[in-house]
Parts: sequence; C-alpha cells; structure tokens
Amino acid sequence: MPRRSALEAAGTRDAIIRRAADIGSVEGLEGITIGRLATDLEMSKAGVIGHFGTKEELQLATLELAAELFVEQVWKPVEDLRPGLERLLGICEAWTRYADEPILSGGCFIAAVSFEFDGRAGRVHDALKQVVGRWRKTLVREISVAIADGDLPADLDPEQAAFSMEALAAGMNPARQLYGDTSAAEWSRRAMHAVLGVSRSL
Amino acid sequence: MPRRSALEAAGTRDAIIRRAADIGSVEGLEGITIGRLATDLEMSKAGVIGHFGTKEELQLATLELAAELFVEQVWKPVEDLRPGLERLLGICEAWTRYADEPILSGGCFIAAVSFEFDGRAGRVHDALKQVVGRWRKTLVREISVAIADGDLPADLDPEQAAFSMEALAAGMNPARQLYGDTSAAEWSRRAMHAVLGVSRSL
DNA sequence: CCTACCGATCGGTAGG
DNA sequence: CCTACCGATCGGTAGG
Repeated sequence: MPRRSALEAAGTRDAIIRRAADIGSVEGLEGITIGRLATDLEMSKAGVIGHFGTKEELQLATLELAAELFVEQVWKPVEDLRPGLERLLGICEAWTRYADEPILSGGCFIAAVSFEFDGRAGRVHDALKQVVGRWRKTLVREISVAIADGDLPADLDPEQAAFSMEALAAGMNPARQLYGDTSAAEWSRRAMHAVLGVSRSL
Repeated sequence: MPRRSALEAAGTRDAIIRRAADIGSVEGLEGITIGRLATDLEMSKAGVIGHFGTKEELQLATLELAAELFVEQVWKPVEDLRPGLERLLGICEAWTRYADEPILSGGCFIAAVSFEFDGRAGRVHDALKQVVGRWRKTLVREISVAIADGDLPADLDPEQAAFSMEALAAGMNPARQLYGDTSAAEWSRRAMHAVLGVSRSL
C-alpha cells in the first residue's frame, strides 16, 4: 500500500470537511449536502460520502473540525496568560476577534449550529453539547480562579457569568450578518468586560 | 360565494402556519417541508401549498405569525407600563418568561431563525431583519427615555445595551435546550438587570 | 380542497 | 476514487 495514496486520501477528507464547515457556517449542518460538496470539490458523490459512510458521520467530522478551529483561535492564544482574570480578558479579546474576522463565511460555526441543533435529538446534538460544555467548563474554571484571587467579586456566580459571556459572544453572529452592525465586536467585548467588572477599558 | 368557505380557508391557512411555526422553532425555517405539513394536517401537498404559492411565501407567513406571537407575549404585557426604566424591567420579565415557558416546541422562533438566516440572502433574511430591527429600535428608544429620566447613566450607549439584552435573551434557547440549564431564564434576567444597572433585584 | 403527476435532488449502494 | 443506479422526498403544477 503506497504511502502517498493514504496521504492524499487524508488530504481529500480534510478538504471535504473544510468545505463542509464553510457551507455549514452559513447554511447550517443540515444545509450541507453530499451533492453540493461533490460539485464544489469536483468529485463524485460516492467519492465524498465514501470517506464518512453516512451524512451524520460527515456532520460529526465537520463539527470536530469547527471545534478545533475554535480552540486554535480562542483558546490557544491565551494559554500562556496567567489563569484567572488576565486569561479571561485575553479570551474576550480572542473571542471577539475570532467573531469579527471570521475564517468561515458564516461567522462562528459553533454558535450557528448551537441554535440549529439545540432542539433536536441525536448524535450531532450530543456531540455539540459536549463541545460547548467543555468550553463552558473552562470559562467557569477561569472565573472561579479570578474570584479566588480576589479579582472578581465573591458573590459573582461563575455559571451565570459564563452563560452571559457565551450569549454575548454568540450574539455577534446575527448582529454582524443580519443587521450589519459593524460595532458588534466592540459591543460584545465591552459587555463581556462589564460582566467581569472591568468598566472602561478603552 | 358562501361566507363559510372563506372562513374555513382562513382557518386552514392559520392552522398551516401555526404548525409551520412549531416545526420551524425546532428544525428551522428550512426544516419546514410541504409534505410534512400535509401529513401532520392530514391534507394533500397541493392543499397546503395552494394557500401560499411558493415555499418562500409560506416561510414569510410563518415568520409573520412568529413575530405576532412575540409582540403578544413580550410587548403587549408592558405597553401600559411607564416608558423608560419601568417598562424595560417589565420587558426583562416578559421576555425571560416567554423564553422559559415557550409556546412553540423549540423555544424562541425569532432567535432560532435569526441564527439560521443571518448569513443568507433573500426575502426571508430581509423580512427577518425588519422584524428584529423594529424590536431593537423599540429597545433603544426605551433605554434612551430611561437615560433622559436619569434612571440610567448618561454615558450608557443605548445601541450597545440593546445588543446586550437581545444577545442575553437569545442565549436562553441553547442554554435550555442544548445544555438543559434550568436556571437559564434567571441567569438571563439577572444579566439583563445588570445591563440596566439593577444589581440585586431578588 | 383533491388526484395525479413532473423534474430535480436527496442520501446512499453495488461493483469495479 | 469512479460510473451507474436505487427508492424516497423535495417544491411545485395541471386539471378538476
């Protein structure tokens, strides 16, 4: 079995899910169709679906890629910052930048799919719940550290603050793309800062 | 032309868009199919689409119904309250109640569809933009009144505060349905209160 | 409102 | 990775 063909196959699979992520960020995970991917990538439908078996597996693989992109863009830039408030402020920066200069056509894939699949049952719903649950747990941990450090008020509820930050970040999607609010990222960043008790940072 | 048949037709049309709104709140406006509506309502597909002509018209009619439900549930309960802060606090109450005790299976239809259609082009996108734009304008106006009354700080940006409230309200959808957060409404209400400078109301 | 039908596209398979 | 094909469903129309 020649090495090159396996490499090429991995490359093709990667190309498929990257294209799927881009489509999904605009049209949703249900908006992805095998036929469209085949046309876009100049392949046969069988060649596309052969890498995954079923459309659901393709959706799960696409979600996985989107989660990796999110971690790379929002989490990786702050991992060297000190845990607690300093890292949280870095997250605000990275998160709003990620939403304001999107790498996928439809903005934040995770936000779009969260609203698409929240009310459905199935494996995609469950995988999404895990992905976002992990991220929220991270936020809660950092907020708790900041409270323990005395950098945030002791009566702040970490779960509630994490909810607020997440909602304010997700809100950038429709603000930018539906109403065309060019200030969405700044609004979101300031609102997140307010949650963290940082009143006027600019 | 007998009166009854026109009334019945109106009733049928209404039944179709009510069912469509319920499906749409879960599966999105693209998740609505004429065949499924026909099955659910025990009609023929031709009988369903005959009331609208095209699927896009059906989607627009469904959006219109959802907008009416929103106004009825969130705006009407507060219209007798004094403009400004008092009315804004009433909106927080009505909005979180509307999201926490949803009349449609998938929670807030407007929030779901905002995230579904934000990145698309077309008449549904445009109609949605109008609906939500009208609501945001209302919020901005009430916030401005509260500032003029001296009930909110003069340096508060009404646009930004409206964005925050909207994002925090929309965030209840995935919080409730994806993670199963039963406290989502309370988190959202408290966060909205914080935006309005009301720190501890319970 | 119905039956009967249209072409297009859906996800997916067989066989190579 | 391909061609060739499957049954099901899509939105929609004709005619009544």
